[in-house]
Amino acid sequence: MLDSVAHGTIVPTSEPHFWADYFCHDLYPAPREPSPGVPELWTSLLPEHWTKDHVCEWLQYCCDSYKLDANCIPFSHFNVSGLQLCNMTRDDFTEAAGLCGYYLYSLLQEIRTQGFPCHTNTEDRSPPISKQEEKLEVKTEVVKRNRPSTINRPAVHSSHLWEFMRDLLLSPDANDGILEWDDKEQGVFRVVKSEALAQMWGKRKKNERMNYEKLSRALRHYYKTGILERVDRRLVYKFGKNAHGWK
DNA sequence: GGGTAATTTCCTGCTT
DNA sequence: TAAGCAGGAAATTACC
Repeated sequence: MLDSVAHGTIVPTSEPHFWADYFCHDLYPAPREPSPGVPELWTSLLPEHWTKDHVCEWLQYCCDSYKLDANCIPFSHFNVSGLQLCNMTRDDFTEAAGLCGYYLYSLLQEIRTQGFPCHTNTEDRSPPISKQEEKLEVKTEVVKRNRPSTINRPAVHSSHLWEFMRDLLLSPDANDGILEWDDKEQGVFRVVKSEALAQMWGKRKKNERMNYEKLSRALRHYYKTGILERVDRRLVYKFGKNAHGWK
């Protein structure tokens, strides 16, 4: 579906320093010269220059800040570079993620044309859609257009471990066989590639020292909060009553 | 600056 | 013997 845009070309019309002029310093830190070996933040780059990881982080940011339901966004469909993302049409977005895709397209265009939004603390940060489009909007449970709780900061780092694993389970393409459902109805899943999972989590948290031993300790903390339940099998976990969005 | 939540790190002991 | 699990304790980090 997205192949049609995967090989397109677009020449960015703005230089990075021009883009940086749009930065809202209340919401985002001022762009810095990247240190050697330190990956640049997606917020400091033109969308056309984003890597696949940047696109993933942007999606996460949109989910957190605009209360989009991550379950409605098939992340595997957005496993593209920023350049490919920018070449996607609104229809591509809508086809990939329904109403969420529709909003994501609007958000991306807002960033491309206006830079990152500079909101005051009291403003509603709803996805940028026109009044006419708004009239066409059907009420849905999918998009909860509340003012985000993380209004003063990017929420790129707010995702939790269990949500990260849940999203992996729900995106088989991105999963790469790392996690598998044992009993999807019951929320029981198995860690197939423990160290790969730890590395992926470590990459997300920018922690190269992450390993499965530490990750599993973090998972065991979820037992007491009801996010996970114990399963008396090695490498097998079960979502608890306080975990949501995995069904 | 203090409180809190969510890890992260380290550890010992046990089980498979 | 290695890998994984269980859980205590303290440290770290980010956010409110």
